[in-house]
Amino acid sequence: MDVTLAAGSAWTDPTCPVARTVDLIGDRWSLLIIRDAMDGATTFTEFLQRLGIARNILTDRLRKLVEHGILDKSAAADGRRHTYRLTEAGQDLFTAVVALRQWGERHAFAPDEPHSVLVDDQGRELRELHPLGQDGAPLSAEASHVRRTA
Amino acid sequence: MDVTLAAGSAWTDPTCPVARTVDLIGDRWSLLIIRDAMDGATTFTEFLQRLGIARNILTDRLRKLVEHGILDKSAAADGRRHTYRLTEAGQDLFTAVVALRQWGERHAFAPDEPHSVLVDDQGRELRELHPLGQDGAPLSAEASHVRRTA
DNA sequence: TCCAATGAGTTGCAAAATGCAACCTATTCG
DNA sequence: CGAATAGGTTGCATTTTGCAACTCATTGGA
Repeated sequence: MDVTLAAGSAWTDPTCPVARTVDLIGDRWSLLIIRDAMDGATTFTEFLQRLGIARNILTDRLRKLVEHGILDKSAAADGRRHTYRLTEAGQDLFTAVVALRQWGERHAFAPDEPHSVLVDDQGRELRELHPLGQDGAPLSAEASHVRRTA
Repeated sequence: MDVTLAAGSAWTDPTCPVARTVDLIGDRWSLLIIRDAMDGATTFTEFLQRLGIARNILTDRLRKLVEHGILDKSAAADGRRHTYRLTEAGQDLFTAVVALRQWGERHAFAPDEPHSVLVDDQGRELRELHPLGQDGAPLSAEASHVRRTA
């Protein structure tokens, strides 16, 4: 992907991967666009209807996601549509989307409140994601720390 | 946690856990505040200095994170500071932060570009997170789909 | 005791991002 | 040919963000 930002902008924190990711997809819409792309949306109109986003904002976000190598834009076979597809980098955001989804399921819904569920081909729910150390043992935030670069 | 939004606001998508999570922490700063809290920041001034955020924005974000049950605010022992600590729900965001970090490491840095690294107590890097089905087999975005609620 | 420093905000205002509605352009179907 | 579809762009109002200056309470030291 293109590992530079548009002219005039700068990374929030030049060495932190979390900050970079937030710079790229940390706004109200980008991640929801990616979510819908993972769920099969491909055209401008599909995103528009699923998200209820303003047209100009959608135009802007799709352009930036293409620019950052997360989506790929191509002419559709039918000649009058465009097709937006996740690149490899975009598909690789699946893990992050699942992590955010699982947190939401645990903490952002009342116990009796219904929510959509992510399932595999057989309709079975996914396992819960948990960070693991090299030895395979679960690792908490307190048991880890950031090693800054020289 | 408080599973309601402030009066006048509404969920982007009432049944999608991804959308709810993005509603709560999907802005430029909230996730970076949480990242720094996981890395040991506890006071207003610490967050201010680490992030380079405007004071009024930090005030607002800390208030919202407390409101949403992600941070807890208390008076520090020294009497003149406040202490912000991650609640259980806040600590549970560790998985999501790690997922975003690992994506950034893979796709938002040039091969030779240095970045900070998350390590355990022995200085060893974490394993890569990957969504797994109930059977323990890796699951891709294409091999899964969203089941909507009735 | 008083005074400067520290910590945590608040306020006012300018700039940028967002959202809505109307408009435009090309293709295609009947 | 004319209407419908798809994918935008433009103008303008609203909201959010960011910067700098100001406030207020505590507190440690001369």
